[in-house]
Amino acid sequence: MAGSTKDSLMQAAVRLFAAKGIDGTTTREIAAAAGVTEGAIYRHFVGKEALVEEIFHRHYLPFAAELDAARGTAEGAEAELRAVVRRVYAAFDRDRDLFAFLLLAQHGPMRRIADGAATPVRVIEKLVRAGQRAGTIRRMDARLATQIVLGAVLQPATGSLYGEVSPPLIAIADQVAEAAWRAIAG
Amino acid sequence: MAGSTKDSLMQAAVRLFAAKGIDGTTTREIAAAAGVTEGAIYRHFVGKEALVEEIFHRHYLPFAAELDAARGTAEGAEAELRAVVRRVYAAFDRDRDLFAFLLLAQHGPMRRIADGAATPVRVIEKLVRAGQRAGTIRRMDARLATQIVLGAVLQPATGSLYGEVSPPLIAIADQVAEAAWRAIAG
DNA sequence: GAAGCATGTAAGTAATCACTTACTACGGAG
DNA sequence: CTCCGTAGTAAGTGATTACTTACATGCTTC
Repeated sequence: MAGSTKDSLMQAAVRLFAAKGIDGTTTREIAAAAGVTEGAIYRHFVGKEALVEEIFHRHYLPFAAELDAARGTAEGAEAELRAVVRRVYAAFDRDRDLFAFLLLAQHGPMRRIADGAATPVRVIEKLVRAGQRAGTIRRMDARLATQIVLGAVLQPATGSLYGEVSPPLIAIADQVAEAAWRAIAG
Repeated sequence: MAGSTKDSLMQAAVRLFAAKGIDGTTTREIAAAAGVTEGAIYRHFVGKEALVEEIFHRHYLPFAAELDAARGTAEGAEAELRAVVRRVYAAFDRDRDLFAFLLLAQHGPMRRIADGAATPVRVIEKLVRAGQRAGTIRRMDARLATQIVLGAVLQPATGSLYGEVSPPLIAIADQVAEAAWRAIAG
C-alpha cells in the first residue's frame, strides 16, 4: 500500500516522541522501531524536523476542526462544552501517544506554527465568547476563562498518562465537562 | 561569596532550559551564559544531569512545603485553595523561568523522583480530600478532582508564558481560585 | 612565604548525532 | 527485454555533544 513504511515511521516516531521527547529520540531509534534503517527516513522526509512537522500538521488542525464540528452540533455553551470534552477524550482514548505528542510538540518546536490558526484553544475561546454574549458564561477575561477550561480538561489527560486518572477518559468526560462549566458559568 | 559561580550556572541553566528545553540546551551554552567556560560546570556538578537534579531538588519539594504551609494558615477548603493559588502565582511571578523549568522537568527526567513524595500535587489532593470529608467539596474521585483543580490553576500560568494571559498572575489569583472552587464545590 | 586546596581555563577526546553517498533490488511501462 | 524511478541498505561524514585532562591562578593556613 501507498506509504506503508512512511506510516510505520510516523507511528514509531509518535510513540518514541511521546515517551522520550523529540530531542531525546534519535533517527536511528525511529528507524529501528519502524523496522527499517536510518536512511529510509530520508526517502520520505527531508529530515527529522520535517517528520515532526508532518505528524503535527496531519493531526493538529484536523483535530481542531473536529472539535469545532462537535461544538457546532450542540445548542448552547454548556452542551457545546460537553460535546467538545467528549471529542477531546475520545481522541485521547483512541491514541494516547499521539495525544501526548501533540501536547508536547505544542510547547516545543510547533509553537509558532500553532498560533494564529484555528487551534483547539481557539475553538474553546470561541465557545466561551459565545456563552458570554448569551449570558450563560460569566463576564471575565475570555482568554483567562479559556485557559481555565483548557487546564481543567487537559490536566486529567496528562494525569492519566502518569497514572493519576484511570482510563478510558470518555467515562469521565461529562463529569469533567460539568466541573469546567461550573468554573466559568455566570 | 560561597557558590557565586555555581549560582550563576544554575540561574543560567534555568533560563536556557525554560527557553529551549533540557535536551535542547548544551553545557557550552550554560557555561557561556554564566560567563565561564564549560569545564567550570564540572567543578560544581558531576554532570549535566546532576545540574538538572540539583536545580529541581532545590526548588520542587521546598515549593510543595511552602504551599502546604500556606494551606495550613487557612480555615476551610475554600480558603485553603485561595491561599495555595496565591502562593503558586506569587512563585510564578517571582521567577517565570524557574516555574517553567519545574513544569517541564516534572514531565521529563524528574518524573520518578517527583512521585511518591510530598509534591505540590499531593498538597492539592490533601486539600481536596479534607474538603470532601467536611462536605464542602463534592464527592467524586479525589484524584480526578485534584487534576481538574491543578489544570485550572496551572494552565493560566502556561498560557501566561505564551502571552495568552497578562502578568502578573497574582492579580488573577483569587479569580482563578474561585473558578477552581466552583468546579469542585459540593 | 611556602604548601595546599579550590576554582577556573584551554585544548582536547570519544561517542553520538542528523544526514549523505554509493549501491542494490524490484515493479511497472514501453 | 530493457529501462527507469522508487524504496531500501550499509557504510560512511562532518559537526556537535558531554565530559576529561593538564595546567594556571590565587586564597587560606600554618
